[in-house]
Amino acid sequence: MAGVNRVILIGNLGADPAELRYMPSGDAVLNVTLATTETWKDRATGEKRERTEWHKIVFIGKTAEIVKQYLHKGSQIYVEGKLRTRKWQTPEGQDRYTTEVVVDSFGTMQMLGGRQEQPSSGSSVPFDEEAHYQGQGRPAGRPQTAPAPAPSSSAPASNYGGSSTYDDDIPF
Amino acid sequence: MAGVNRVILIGNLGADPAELRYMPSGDAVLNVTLATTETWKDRATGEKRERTEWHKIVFIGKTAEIVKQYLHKGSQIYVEGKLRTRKWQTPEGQDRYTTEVVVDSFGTMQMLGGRQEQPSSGSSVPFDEEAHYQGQGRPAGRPQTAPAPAPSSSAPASNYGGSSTYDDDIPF
Amino acid sequence: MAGVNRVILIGNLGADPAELRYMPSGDAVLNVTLATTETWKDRATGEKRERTEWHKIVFIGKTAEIVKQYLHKGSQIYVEGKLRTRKWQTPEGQDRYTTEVVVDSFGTMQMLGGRQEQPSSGSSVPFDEEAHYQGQGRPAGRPQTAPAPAPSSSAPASNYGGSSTYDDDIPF
Amino acid sequence: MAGVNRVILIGNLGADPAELRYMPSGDAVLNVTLATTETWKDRATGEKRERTEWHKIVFIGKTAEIVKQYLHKGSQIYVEGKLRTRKWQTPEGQDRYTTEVVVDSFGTMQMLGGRQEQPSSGSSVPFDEEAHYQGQGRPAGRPQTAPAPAPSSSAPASNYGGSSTYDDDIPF
DNA sequence: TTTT
DNA sequence: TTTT
Repeated sequence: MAGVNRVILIGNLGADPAELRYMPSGDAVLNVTLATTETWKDRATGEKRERTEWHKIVFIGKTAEIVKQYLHKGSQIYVEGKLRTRKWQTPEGQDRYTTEVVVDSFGTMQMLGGRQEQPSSGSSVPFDEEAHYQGQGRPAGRPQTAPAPAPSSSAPASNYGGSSTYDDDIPF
Repeated sequence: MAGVNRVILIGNLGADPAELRYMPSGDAVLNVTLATTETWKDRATGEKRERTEWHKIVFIGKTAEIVKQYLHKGSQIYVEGKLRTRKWQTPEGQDRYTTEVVVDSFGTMQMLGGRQEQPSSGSSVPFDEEAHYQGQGRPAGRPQTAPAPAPSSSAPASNYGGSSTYDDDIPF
Repeated sequence: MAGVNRVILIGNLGADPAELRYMPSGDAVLNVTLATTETWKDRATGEKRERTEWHKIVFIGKTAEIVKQYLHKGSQIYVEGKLRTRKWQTPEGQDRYTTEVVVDSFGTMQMLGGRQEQPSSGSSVPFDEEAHYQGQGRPAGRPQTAPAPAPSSSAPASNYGGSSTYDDDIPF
Repeated sequence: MAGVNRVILIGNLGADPAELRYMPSGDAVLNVTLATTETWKDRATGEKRERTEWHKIVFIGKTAEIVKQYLHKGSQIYVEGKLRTRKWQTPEGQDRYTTEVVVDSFGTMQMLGGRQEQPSSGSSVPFDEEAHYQGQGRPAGRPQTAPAPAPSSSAPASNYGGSSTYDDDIPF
């Protein structure tokens, strides 16, 4: 019965985030690709070598909005999520499977790199954080690594209902 | 500004859980010791060796109640939490520091071992999980490794919103 | 340049391990499927719900041999590995991608559940763990969760050197 | 018997690394303090709050040398290690306990932040990474996120000898 | 003080 | 003592 499904990645966005999509529940969804590079030295030749792995990341909820707003191609992030393999079909009706790392309210996203990221100019994120959060926030009295104007997100993107004052100020 | 503080342990309880204590906020608090054992073979002698590390775990909120109710000396668990070092004083006024692994609503506890654990007989946990959960739970439509009758707990809905008297009240 | 790619799972084997395969380097390779189940209570209906995720795990090296020898359908394990997406082609020449969790010498496998597992009867693993270990082990004086007679494996000393024909030889 | 003891931190060095020390085995040892900061917004007051946790980190082996050479006060790093509580005595003979995060060859250290770190000027680390690595590195044929010119280190500092053909062909 |  |  016990089950643990956890992924931890540090890498860089392969491209600017695409447009936000929304689930029927109202939660935002955003897909990005993340590159994690490992490097080592070839023992035989002494050469430095590296291998890059590309991951499909799916941000759900508040975090999706933060990613859209603050991150761009090349941004370095820390991500905690879980594995999920989706089955889908080609237009020809063939089954296909895609494995993604889902970062929802049980996951975490942290921006790395120090330098202050700027919100994407011309951001098309017509998102009323205020209202959205109200309905879904974590319960009152819950600490949360909430960064507010700071572009970082820890266990956000979810509802855990709360005091109205909480959500008013914290955009995720 | 980014910060990650995460501890993952699998080990066995060193003793039956003590009594639950409560914070002013109403959140339950429970301390246990957890042993993690690593084994290896001494390369020189070929002998099998092992080393046991003892960890002070502090469960806060719903998880504390589950631990109290279902776990006992020897129970094997998986735990996700964060490090916290508390300063306290001896009766003589000397400073002391104790490092603990805090498992609150952002952490996780999973019972391992398969065999169905029995609730502690004579349990003094007058706790209506259902009602409690309903009132503070994560938002609808969100999966959660909810404990309820099941002796497992993942990011349960608990508060530990904090009064400034936290440390004063809880002499771990 | 920094990169972290880490997966942590606790789940149960979906079937007995298949046969060991070997890379040109001599390293064993073993594929298994692992189910991680998450349970939660539907907030709206109050019903208990669960979702099982199936993961493709690839054990490489010493750990592969231990898994083959000690684990079977239903065995509960803890696994630490990394994500890797492989590209392969159908007989028709179409590209396909499969994401796996690779557990090599940088990963870890721990058996859970307490009850003593028995080596698979009729095990065809003619493997001298002792000798193997001696020759390739980590440096003296270094602890290591050595497997040997003990059915546990943490970053064991294994190779998985390979040839360019890796994918060809190993039809996961 | 299973045991997992793992700590994952992202934070900043509180000070420049002190001098390297060496164990009888020849392994370098280096202690640093690392700050991890979590921020959240106070639900009652709406104020942004933060709490910083200070961790005692002990780097052992190759990683210790890399930290000494490349990191300084304020450097942001990712660290994977394990918890260890040491008992020691005051001059008066009183027992004291200190909990540290040990980052040895089973752990990992990654520099974050992007900006190219400069080796400490006037570095007193007369360390020939190349030669040193050869002598103590992981065994041939094993990939390793080798640091060398690159200021990153993943599970290095250990041997685990292997096939010489490994690195040539398989980049993972 | 656990567990194997 | 870091960082934002």
